[in-house]
Amino acid sequence: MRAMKDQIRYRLADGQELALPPLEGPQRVDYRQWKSQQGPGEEVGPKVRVAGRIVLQRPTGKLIFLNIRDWTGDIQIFVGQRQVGHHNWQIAECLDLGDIIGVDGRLGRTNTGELTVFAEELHFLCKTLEPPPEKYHGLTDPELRQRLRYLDLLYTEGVLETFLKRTRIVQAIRRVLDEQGYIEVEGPTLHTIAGGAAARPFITHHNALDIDLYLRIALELHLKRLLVGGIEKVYELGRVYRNEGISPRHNPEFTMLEVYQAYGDYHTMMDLAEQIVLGSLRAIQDDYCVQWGETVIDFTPPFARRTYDELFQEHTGITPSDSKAVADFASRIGLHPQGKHPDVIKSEIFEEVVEPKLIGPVFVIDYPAALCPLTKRKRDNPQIAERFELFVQGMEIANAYTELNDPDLQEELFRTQLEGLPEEESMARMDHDFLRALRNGMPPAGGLGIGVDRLVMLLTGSRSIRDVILFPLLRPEAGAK
RNA sequence: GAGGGUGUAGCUCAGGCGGUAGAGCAACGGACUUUUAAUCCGUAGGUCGCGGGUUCGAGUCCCGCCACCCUCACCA
Repeated sequence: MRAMKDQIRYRLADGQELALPPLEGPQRVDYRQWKSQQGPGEEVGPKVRVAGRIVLQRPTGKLIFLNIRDWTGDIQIFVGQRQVGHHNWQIAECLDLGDIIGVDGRLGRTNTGELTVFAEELHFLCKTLEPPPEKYHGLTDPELRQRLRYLDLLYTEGVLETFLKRTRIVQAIRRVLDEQGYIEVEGPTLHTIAGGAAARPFITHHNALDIDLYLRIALELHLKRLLVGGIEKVYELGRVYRNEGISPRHNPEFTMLEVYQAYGDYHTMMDLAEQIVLGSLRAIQDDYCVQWGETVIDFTPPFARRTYDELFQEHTGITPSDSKAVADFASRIGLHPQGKHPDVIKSEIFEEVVEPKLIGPVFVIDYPAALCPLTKRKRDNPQIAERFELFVQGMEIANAYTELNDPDLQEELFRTQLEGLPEEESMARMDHDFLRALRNGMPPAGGLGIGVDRLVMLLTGSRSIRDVILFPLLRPEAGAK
């Protein structure tokens, strides 16, 4: 019915209301339960009302089979010319792939046993004017999948599922923390000094105050101010921004969790990190194993806890305290140890040789102190920092310290950190405001940071961070308005 | 920023030694009252990423540029 189809387009263009008032359907029907109770050939099911987007269409003369999709899945619609009458049949003949319709009918089974809504009334709810992706292959071009994420969600298998899982994981993280009495806060995202990490910030400008501001690169320094202020168990789960390269593991904006607990230490945080990971996993599946490419990650607790030096020795065969042997090893694998602090050489080897082998999950604990400026040293060994990182598949998922709360030492460490920076990066200025807070006394505390996007990647088996960020940063399209 | 790969119809993809553009799906017209990526007959659809060059002739060869993907670097 060409004429009616054109009319629909015309009316849409005219901005007129086509959709029906909100559908107040009959009682909801649990398809799965009903399905399990019926056998093939069953024709008379409950009356149902469904709505969704047409993803497949099989017209066979005076009969049209449609598959419509909503976010719970697909269901087949049977439309018979004789069964639905003239008006509905006219609507049915105007339908295109991608249109959104509502259907009143009875749930039943076709001769082949397919669960089907046998239409009695069709409601035209929305026209789609763009052609949908190929019905079998869907969208595969990675650029289109990101630029047209709405189509990716609709037509690429598993995409919607992954993002729904992401939401459940984030909910689970909050649940674990809330149940243990941690308080969620919202710190500023515009900072006068981009502190708490070493990364290039995005710069913006406030007109009324006429000052440059930086989008935050970490949550840390404001949460610590709250520790000073007596908020003893505190966290923030939010977006941070780093003006760095883009890769399968890096997006310029990403989601961080940082947790601080007064009178806690890195052991407290290790237990908490394990609970957060397990709580997240439980929110999306029942067992502890996650498929990751060709391999399977086993999250069965408790996670291994190994010291940095232990792992170093195990994977290099070198005694970590033998700095000459360490330097020799570094040269042998193509690193350049000349003039570097022994701990730095060790860390370069560790990143190169050990980290890729940390299939995990494994807590790496007790890092060399020189690598950890914001970390308290072990009481009985000032060479060792009370820090752990949680590794899975060679990826760093969590990072935690027993936090440094000595303002003088902190200032000194800031100073040495700033010395090494080239001029253009010395926008990282001494944070006197933060030091003043520390001088007012910050209780000893454990602190934990988790890269939420990477945790979601691991738990959902996603190989790229873009697969867990709805709208990753892309260069604007040429010629786009 | 460096190296490698990709870019052809709305989508998914073919295009051998350089010889004037192909399929499937989608669209449009027709047949079909139990289909399952429905099937069958027909029609229409292209700045071969963009710009130069070589050549009688370029989707194909050369140079430059653009976008995306991968690896590396930056990202404590």
